[in-house]
Amino acid sequence: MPPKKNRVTIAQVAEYAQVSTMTVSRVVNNRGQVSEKMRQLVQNAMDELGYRPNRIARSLVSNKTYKIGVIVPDMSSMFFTAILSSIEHVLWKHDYYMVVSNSGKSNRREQDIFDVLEEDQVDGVLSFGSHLDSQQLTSLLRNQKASVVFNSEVDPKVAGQILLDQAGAVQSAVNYLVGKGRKKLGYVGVDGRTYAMRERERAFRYAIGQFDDICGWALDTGKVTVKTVLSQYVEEYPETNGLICFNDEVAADVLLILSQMGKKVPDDIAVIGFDDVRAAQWVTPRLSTIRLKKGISYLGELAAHMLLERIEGESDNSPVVLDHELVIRESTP
Amino acid sequence: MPPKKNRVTIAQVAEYAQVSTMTVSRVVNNRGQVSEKMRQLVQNAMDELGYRPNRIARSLVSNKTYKIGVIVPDMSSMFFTAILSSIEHVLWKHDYYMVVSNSGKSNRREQDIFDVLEEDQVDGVLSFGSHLDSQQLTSLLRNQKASVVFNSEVDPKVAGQILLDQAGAVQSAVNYLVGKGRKKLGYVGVDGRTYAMRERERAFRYAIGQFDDICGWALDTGKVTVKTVLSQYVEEYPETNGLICFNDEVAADVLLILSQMGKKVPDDIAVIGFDDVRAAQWVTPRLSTIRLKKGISYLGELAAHMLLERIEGESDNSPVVLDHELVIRESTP
DNA sequence: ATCGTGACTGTTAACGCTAACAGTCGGTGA
DNA sequence: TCACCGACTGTTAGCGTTAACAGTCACGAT
Repeated sequence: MPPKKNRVTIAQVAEYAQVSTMTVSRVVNNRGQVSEKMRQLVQNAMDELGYRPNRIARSLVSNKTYKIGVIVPDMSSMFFTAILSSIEHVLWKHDYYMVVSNSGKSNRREQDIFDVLEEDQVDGVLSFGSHLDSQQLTSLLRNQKASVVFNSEVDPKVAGQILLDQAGAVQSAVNYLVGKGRKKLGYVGVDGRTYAMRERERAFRYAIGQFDDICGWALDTGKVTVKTVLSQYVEEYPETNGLICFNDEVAADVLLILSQMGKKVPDDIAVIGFDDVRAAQWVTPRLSTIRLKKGISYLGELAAHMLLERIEGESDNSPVVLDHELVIRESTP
Repeated sequence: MPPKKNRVTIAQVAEYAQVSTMTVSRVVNNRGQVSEKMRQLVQNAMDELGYRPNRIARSLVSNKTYKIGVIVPDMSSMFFTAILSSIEHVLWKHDYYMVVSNSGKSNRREQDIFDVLEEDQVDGVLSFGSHLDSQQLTSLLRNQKASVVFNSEVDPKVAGQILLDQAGAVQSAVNYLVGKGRKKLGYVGVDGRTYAMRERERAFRYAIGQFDDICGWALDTGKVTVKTVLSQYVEEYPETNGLICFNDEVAADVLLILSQMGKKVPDDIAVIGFDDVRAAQWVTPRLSTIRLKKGISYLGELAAHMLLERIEGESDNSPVVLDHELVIRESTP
């Protein structure tokens, strides 16, 4: 077989086998009436020539790409990679595949991604942790054939919606710490403005406002490193004895920094994370954290299934709210 | 604007603006001669109708998809996600995008992925840690327009190649431990058969063979959990005082298990990981590890750039070997 | 013998876009 | 005055595939 550059087309197979292109197409797709003899003949020709169907051409005709766009704020975060893995798993089983894009911290970038996905004629979009406001997001999603969003406000008629009760989750973490007598709390956020980021911080401020003997501060790392800001705050509020972190990865960094500052966890300061990624158990002390009751993978699978259903046309408009639970480990005795 | 389902085509824009489709095409692509007046007219029509080019159709004509297939064994591994992020970053800047697939542990699956990528007419493939043997991989890559592989043996005429000197890396880890007087070593592998997995284990066996007062064992977790196998081995070889792990994530699990078994790291057993992912610094004690001298992101960027060059037609056939270095932290005093 | 039927195979047009070529038209130089 | 040129716009065909329809043919029923 020569090292051919150009790919084999149906027309070439048809010519080689002395049949019509349509017959070849029928064999390829195993659809319509084809005699066994013909099937063999064509099959041989295809094997001989090494034919592979061209999905681009197929998509042009069928207006289906079997391609899903997935947008995450940061695909090196363990939370999202766990989700991506489970999505990929579900999609593969249904003969779909996914295109992953990082929206990073920029909402300009996120809008561009939506445009590109639209141009690519993806059959659907899965958006996790959008930076865009409800209105922008809704209008971008309206241009997509189908979509499901996680942790974003959006018109429920336009997209499937999966939510986590951020306020409740944060509240339960605060309650737990307060119940253990820790009343000088801090919140460590990250740079970025997704719904989850905004909500968790807001919820924290609200939660501590519920008690009158509690003080707290919330910190957003902005452009500088967690390290700089955190040490500054901890020095400014030396009485701080409990921290809630935006997620486990931030919490892991926080533990590292606290240990470098000579603060003992949990004796001096208790730390709670979010998500229960694998790393929550790698750190010392093992991290208390807020997790999805059914696990992270379940979220990915749910999102994928919801999207596939919407692509098939069955759209149930009601948002799904996922239950959370607080997992207590050594970082909060 | 009505909630139109069907997308706007060039033909519709042309009709609306009372010009030929070709003129619209020229405006869209900003190519060829178009008078300023015409451009305005068409631009307005496009804005009015909300036109977005259809990349599928465009690809069919141009035989370019601006799409890259990326295959990794496990996209929830921190090593690969760091790579994926940096690849995505480079590709985005060049107006390409990527399709990520998990080959998992199966080489059947990996072959299927290659087939699908071919059908999708991707402009190139990036393969990380293939399970396939040199011959299979070479022949699959031959069908792709362009490709770059990391840590695989492959005919260098067919694909760009990036390698890490596995043997040298493992050797330096063993040497270090031996130099510290640790002579009862073990290797903790994982289930799976990529080139890196095979080579690291082989290199370990070879390295301990270099010394005659060293004993060692190598363990492959196979279908069961690291926990089961590891504890078994550690009990069988209680004198073991140094472990080299396939990667940092395995090492993190190992640390957890050892601590549950009451073994002290590093006093009883030293542990060395691989890759220097962020988590290497999250664990306690912080993990000594073998890292790419230029960092993980550099690998991703390099791979992406090499592939883009090959797509442009410039193919430099020589493999690139990346330097490594041993980072010593508290897990190996 | 004739017709109908069902099983198979072929033909045509279209998906949305662009390369390549074919006009058209106002101006320019001989 | 007229061929010619360059700037612009239009026409045609084709990328690889499939939907929809149009044959063809053998065979059994009439």
